[in-house]
Amino acid sequence: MGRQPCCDKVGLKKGPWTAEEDRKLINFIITNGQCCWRAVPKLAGLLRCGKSCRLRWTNYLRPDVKRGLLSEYEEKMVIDLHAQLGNRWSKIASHLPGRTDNEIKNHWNTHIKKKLRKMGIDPLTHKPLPPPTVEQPPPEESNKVEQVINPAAESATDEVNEIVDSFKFDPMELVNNDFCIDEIPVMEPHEILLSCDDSSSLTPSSSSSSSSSSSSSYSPKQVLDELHFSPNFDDYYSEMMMNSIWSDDFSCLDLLINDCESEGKRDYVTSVEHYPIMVMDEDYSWNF
DNA sequence: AAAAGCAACAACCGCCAGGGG
DNA sequence: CCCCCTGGCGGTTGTTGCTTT
Repeated sequence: MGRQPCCDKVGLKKGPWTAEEDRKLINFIITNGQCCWRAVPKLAGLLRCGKSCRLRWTNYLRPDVKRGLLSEYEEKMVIDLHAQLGNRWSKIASHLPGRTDNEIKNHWNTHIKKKLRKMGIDPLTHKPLPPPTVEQPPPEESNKVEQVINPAAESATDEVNEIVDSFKFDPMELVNNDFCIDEIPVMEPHEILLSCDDSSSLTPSSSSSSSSSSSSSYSPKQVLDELHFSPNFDDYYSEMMMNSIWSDDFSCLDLLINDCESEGKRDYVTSVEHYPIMVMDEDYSWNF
């Protein structure tokens, strides 16, 4: 007896998502929030499996998802976290705000793995790779390789160990900068985004999150100021536009912002006050 | 210029854990 | 306690674009 499919797959579309499908999914989640994923495709008018919708949203469409290559610093973090956690990509991703498990997993498989191997480090164990031998031992013997006494191999191992140590991410580096991965809260969208209501107060989500914040309530403007967003918000926004799905299809944004369906010519405003502030309230429903 | 090979990454698949009935 | 449903996770595949021959 086979397992029941997650949904009725008859007539369901597979493969890359189109801009139109993205728009439908975004619109649905913006208006209804994240609810039962199984129901989402039906309600949003998509011929997709709920699972596929969830994946598309969490890995690609979510507004807080960070696009682009991992920075050197993020890469270091991934390597160190992988050494501690193994292939628990979601756990690793939770330490890297804006990065998804899928993205990290892909990056690991395509970039980091190779990099480590090149450096003579086993990406699985984070230990030095055994020196290449002319004859590969049979599989059942391979576990004993490290026990073989070979002076040349030992010195090579020492050398590699040094490389491993130098490459190893040292959390103390962060501590010295008042920053440590253990202190990174797993950010939820409602913790990142701002309330539309200027009168509402935002309290820092945790005492460890910012030592510079002495006041206990903020207006969105203050928060932006503190984050240094406001002076360059246009730049920030356009960068976001360049790095996100919006750059591929401005019509999506247009639909979301202006709800216009007509004009042949698009007139994109660039000033921040023309953009609606996106907010997510406690129950994760988006509002403009 | 075309074909083959390779790299990157989006998306799919199957399994598992947790919660509710 | 068991069963079912759902969401989440990790491994794998498929597609696309770029580079090399």
